[in-house]
Amino acid sequence: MAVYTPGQVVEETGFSLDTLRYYERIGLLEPVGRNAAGQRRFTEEDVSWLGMVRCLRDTGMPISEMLRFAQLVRQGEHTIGDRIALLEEHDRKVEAQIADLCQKQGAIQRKIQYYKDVRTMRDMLPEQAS
Amino acid sequence: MAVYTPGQVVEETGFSLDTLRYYERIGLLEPVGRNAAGQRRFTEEDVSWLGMVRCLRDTGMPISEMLRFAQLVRQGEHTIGDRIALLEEHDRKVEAQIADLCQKQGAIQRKIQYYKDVRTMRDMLPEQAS
DNA sequence: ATGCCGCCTGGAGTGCACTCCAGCGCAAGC
DNA sequence: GCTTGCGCTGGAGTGCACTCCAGGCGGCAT
Repeated sequence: MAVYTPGQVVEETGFSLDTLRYYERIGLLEPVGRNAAGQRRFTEEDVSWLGMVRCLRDTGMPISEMLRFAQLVRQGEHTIGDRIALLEEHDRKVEAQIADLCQKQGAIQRKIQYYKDVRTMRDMLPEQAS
Repeated sequence: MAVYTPGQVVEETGFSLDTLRYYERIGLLEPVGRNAAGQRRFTEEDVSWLGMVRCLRDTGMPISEMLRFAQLVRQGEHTIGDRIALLEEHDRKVEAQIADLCQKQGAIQRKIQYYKDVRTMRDMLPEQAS
C-alpha cells in the first residue's frame, strides 16, 4: 500500500503543508497516519479525498459544508442519498456561478469594445487633441 | 439631473449602505455629493460606475485592482489604452475561471453519477443489507 | 560530528472585504 | 411635540481561510 509524505501530497494536491495540517486539525481530513518518527504518511485514499476537497473548494463550497460532506462520507453507505443531495445542490450553485460569470464577462467585453471605439474615434480626430 | 438617495442606490446596485460608504472611504467611489443636510446624493454616473464595480467584483477582481482602474478613469482619456489592457487581462482571468469551474463541475457531476450507481447497485442486492 | 532538510507542535497573526456600533442630526407624519 | 425612519461619523469588530512562527526532533550527506 503506497503512502505519501507531506511533501509529496503538497506536490500532488497543490495544497500547502500548512493547509493540510489545518484541514486535519478542523476534521476535514481524518487523522492522518504517522510513521515511527511521528511524521505524517498519507494514504492513497487521503490523497483522493483531497482531490475531492480541491474540487469543492475551488467551486466555492465553504469549509463548513465540506465538513458536513466529510461527516456523511464517514457515516457510511446509508448516507449516499444525502451526499447526492448535497452535491446536486452544490452543482446547481456552480451552474449559477458559471452563468453569472459568463454574463458579467459579456458586460466586461462590451466595455472593452466601447473603449476601443472611443479610442478609434479619438484617433480619427487628431486635430482635436488637447 | 436625477440623483439617487443612498437607499435607492442600495436598491439599484445590491451593495449595502455600509459597503457604499466603505467604497467611498477607500476611494473606489469619488467623494459623493451631499444635500443641504449632508446626506449623500448619488448621480447617474455614480450609479453606473457602481455597475461596473459590481461586474468586476463579482468576477473576482480584487479591490486593489479596481482602485487602479478607478484611477485610470479619473486620469482622463489618455489612459484608455491602459484601461483596455487592464480589462483584457481581467477578461482572460475570467475566461480561465469559467474554464476551471466547468472542468471542476464535470468532476462533481461524475461523482454524483458514481454515487447514483453505487446506490442502484446497493438497491439491487437488498439481501446483502447489513 | 555537524549541518541541513523535512517535518513536528500549539498558538498567534494575516489579509481581505466588509459589517457593526454608539451616538448623533434632520424631517415628516400622527 | 414626539416618535420613526433615514442617514451621518469614526472607529472597532467580524468571518473566512489560511499562513506564519518559535522551538524542537530525527535522519542523512559531507
